[in-house]
Amino acid sequence: MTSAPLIVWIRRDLRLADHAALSFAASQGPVIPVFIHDDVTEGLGAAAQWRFGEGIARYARTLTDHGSRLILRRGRAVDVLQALLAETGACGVVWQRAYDPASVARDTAVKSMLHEGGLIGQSFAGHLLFEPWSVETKTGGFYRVYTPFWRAVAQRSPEALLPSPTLTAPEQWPESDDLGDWRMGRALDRGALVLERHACVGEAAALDRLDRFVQEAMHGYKTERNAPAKPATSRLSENLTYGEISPARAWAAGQAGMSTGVAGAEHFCKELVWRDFAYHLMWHTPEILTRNWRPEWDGFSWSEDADDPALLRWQQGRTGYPFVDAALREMYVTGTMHNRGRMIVASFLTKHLLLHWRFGRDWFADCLTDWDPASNAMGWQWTAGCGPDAAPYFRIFNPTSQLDKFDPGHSYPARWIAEGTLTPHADGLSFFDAVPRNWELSQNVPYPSPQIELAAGRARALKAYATRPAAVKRDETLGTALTTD
DNA sequence: TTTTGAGTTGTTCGA
DNA sequence: GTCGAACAACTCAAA
Repeated sequence: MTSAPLIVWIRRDLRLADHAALSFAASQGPVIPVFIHDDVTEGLGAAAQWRFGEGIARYARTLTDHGSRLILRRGRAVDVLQALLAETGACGVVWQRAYDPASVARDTAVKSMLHEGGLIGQSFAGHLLFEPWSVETKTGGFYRVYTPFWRAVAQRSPEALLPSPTLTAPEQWPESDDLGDWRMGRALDRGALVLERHACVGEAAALDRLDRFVQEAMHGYKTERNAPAKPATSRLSENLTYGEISPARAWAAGQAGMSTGVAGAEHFCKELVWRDFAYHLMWHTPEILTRNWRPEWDGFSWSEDADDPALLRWQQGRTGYPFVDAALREMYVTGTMHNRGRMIVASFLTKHLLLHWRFGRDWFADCLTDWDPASNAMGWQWTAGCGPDAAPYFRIFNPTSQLDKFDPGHSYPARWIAEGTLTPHADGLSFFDAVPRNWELSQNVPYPSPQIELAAGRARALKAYATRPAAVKRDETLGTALTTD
């Protein structure tokens, strides 16, 4: 007689290796892996939701290849799990932790339900290198500045990597939804046909990607990662987002590089720690997702007019500045954007155009396949100036000089901007296949002249930032605003 | 409690 | 072309 099965609730952890919850469950007896399409996944942006669906499909095939299955259900997680427990006689549910406020609230309710029923309800670490609450300053607080955070974790080691477990099937499988019925790509329209050419889906592909990076690019990572036209970055954010590879696995590769003297290895580890830092901030200050992390910015005059034509032009990659437009089109076509592009388009939106960072945050959330709540919010607030480790207000990226500095051959815009050339790149042309028809864009619509003159935009931003309203402190207990002295 | 040193990612101007 | 200074003042972390 076999023991009762254990449900492994799969979320952003579409892997077999280094999966603590799966390994634990496999050690106990039969395993029922379950994915639930709930309001958290329903709320994802178009590209992210599509990419999640691709990842789920691949993961389901992988589980099948390993003698298991992925059971798909839709609805409120607590309801779905209760139903599954009743159907299967499972002895409980285990999962890998999430850290965003909506997921935390959901998971807390699930855990209560399980414990009240005398069932196993246990969460495991694995989405981050280090748990957000485990990194503390000397006085017991959380870190607000990256470098001290880095120093605090640089000498630590994540838990040892776990091998892929051997999964035992239950005596009987519960019913599963059909993934196609969920239509997770429905909001993408034509975009999915373009995006799928650039996606790198699944655990095996993620491990290949890491290996290739270690072999070919890690040594030059420190400087080359700034060049948007070079294949110098790991591109692992897409896979880390869906847990197709664990950050600990990437960290181990970086540490191995450091121990063998690979230049660039330490910077790779530092970038992984930036991801952890974003989660650290989101855990301790979840309001970073929705409002100015520094409340004294609440009075700043970013435009919140969603109908501002300047916003649409920015979204369409038609600002007239090749670096800005190339980056925005790269995102529309591939679902990712080079890190330097992210900084430049964000600086352009919040400073040259003086549009609210929330517009940028939301556009990235809709277009990125590697979208991550913590990194996205931190990045936008950092650029806008209202976030942690904020840039000095006078740091305004010049998209023209940045292009000359980091892409002297201008091959990045040459790849992504097809207008006005007799030899357009296929990727640049594919942008017109991906965009909504009502944008009425094609290679034959002339490339626009600059949306705003750079010097004038810079001067306007400097003035607005220098004369921003007097600092105002939020006071949560009194519900009033107190002017600081 | 006070002090000290430091803080991802830039640009422009003038010598 | 190259280089240093100026662009502010403040917050954070640790001693």
